[in-house]
Amino acid sequence: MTFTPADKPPFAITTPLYYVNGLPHIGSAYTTIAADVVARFYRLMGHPVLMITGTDEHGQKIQRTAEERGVSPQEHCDEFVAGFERLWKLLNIDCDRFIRTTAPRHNVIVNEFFQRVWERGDIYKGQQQGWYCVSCEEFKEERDLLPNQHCPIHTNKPVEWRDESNYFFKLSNYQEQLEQLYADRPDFIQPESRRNEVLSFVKRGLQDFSISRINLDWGFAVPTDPGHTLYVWFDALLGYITALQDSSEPPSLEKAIAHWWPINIHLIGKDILRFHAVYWPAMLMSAGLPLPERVYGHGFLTKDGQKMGKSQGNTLDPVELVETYGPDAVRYYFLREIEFGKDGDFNETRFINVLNADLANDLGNLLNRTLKMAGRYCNGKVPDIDPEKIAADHPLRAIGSDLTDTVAKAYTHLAFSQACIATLALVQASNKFLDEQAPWSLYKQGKQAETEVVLYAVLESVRQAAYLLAPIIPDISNQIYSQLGFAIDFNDKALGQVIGYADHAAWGYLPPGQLLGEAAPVFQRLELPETAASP
RNA sequence: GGCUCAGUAGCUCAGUGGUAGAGCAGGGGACUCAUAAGCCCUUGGUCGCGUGUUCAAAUCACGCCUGAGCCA
Repeated sequence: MTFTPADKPPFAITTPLYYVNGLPHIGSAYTTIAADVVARFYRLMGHPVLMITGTDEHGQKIQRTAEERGVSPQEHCDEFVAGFERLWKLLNIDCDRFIRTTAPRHNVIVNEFFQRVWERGDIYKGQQQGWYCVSCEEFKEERDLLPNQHCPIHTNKPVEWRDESNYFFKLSNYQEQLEQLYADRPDFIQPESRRNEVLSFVKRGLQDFSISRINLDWGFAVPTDPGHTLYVWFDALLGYITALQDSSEPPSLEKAIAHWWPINIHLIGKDILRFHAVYWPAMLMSAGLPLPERVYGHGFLTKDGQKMGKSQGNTLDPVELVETYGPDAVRYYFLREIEFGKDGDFNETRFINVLNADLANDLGNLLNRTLKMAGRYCNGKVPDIDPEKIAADHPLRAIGSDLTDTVAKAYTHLAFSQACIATLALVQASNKFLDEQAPWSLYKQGKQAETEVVLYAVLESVRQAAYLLAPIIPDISNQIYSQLGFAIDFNDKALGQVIGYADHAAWGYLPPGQLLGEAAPVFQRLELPETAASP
């Protein structure tokens, strides 16, 4: 069975629009890698895919940081945005849209959206009094503060007293509709632990929230009252809509939502869950727009079991990591080793052990040993046998046949580690199978036919594994494919439209008689550094 | 302060009433096609602590300790 693109609905996924107060940290890299992997998998399945990432550039915090650095806010943003773009490139992340909230076209969309909410009667002017933490861009309750008027999260900066007139969004109007939404669509917020958090938060009763600030230049003006500036979150969330429209067209809310809306998955860190799972759907309800399909809040990363943070001097620089180990190693470790949704740890010894075991010893070496034998025993060609003649209960074919659906289910549930484990099980079974069959002995005994059946089964298993892992380790998969004699590029976004998933993912796709490439290690074993922290 | 989740082998985790499991790491062995990889075997745990329920508890109840989180 072959899928045609027409069978496949469009699929849109977003990362958060990262706040450009500094250079990207490992947490942003983690989210973006995951989004890229999901996007790549849906492309393999033949869906038209739009992956969105970008930067959130307004707000007082950026204005002040820029002032401290002696540059204009725009110059500051331009500089740091380049750092994000560079990291995505290093990590082999190829987004379809990179939206910056300072883009003039974004202002047009924000104004249109504001107008809709305004006309609905969900915006009113009120007075906001209280302690404000600029770093959080949030008002704080006095009892939450540390002694000396410091925010408990940002202990190095005092909060500021504000008494100002703000515009408020009538979140309280949407209490019932939101509760109905969570009840009707239990999958709207994932994983379940995050959903429960939102439910208990909403259950206590929702309060209107302020969507504007005064005495702030760096942001969009409130359309109905230019003396006020829109609150950074109100503007940032709308970036997801602006990003949907190709920048060659004049911006329009109507046109922006015409093709890719609603978003299928908003991938976020758990820290911004409330904005995405409560405020955002309420804003969309108010504007009369359909709601996104899923909001997924993944866990946080620690380093050697410790919380990461500049103040603790315990950070993991994503640029340094990827420059040391390469994109596939970094992508694989985080997705294989951490159950997506839960918190996870980075430890260099563990990192090296996992990569060596899975990518070098199991997968890489399997290809290498089999390819060398095929070179010697089969004239450097895929054995010319009919895969259909291999029994359905052949140990490798049996595993491979189940894998197509198992792995697809894992990817669509964002269970990346399960996708890896299931695929590696085929690789491990193949290594065992080789030892049991010992094709090197079969060949010496002159059993050419048996030798060829064994080698075909193993080569095909490696191919299937490389294909199924391609969203995570595209460069390694490319190398494996090239050594198997294919001219296929997993970085080609159109691949899934040319060769359907059902055909390509199935065990038995490897063309008999295909000329094999040169054998070379696809992943070099990593050495444990002397200084690496022990696990 | 209220609530939630977690605490099982050196590491990452599975196991939700019937004599403790996997992968990785460590140790040993046989093989040789291979990236000193793979395969086979193996060391290793009073299952956070305590009390209770039960013929029987990692598993249930209560209390406590530690860590993470949400809320006030």
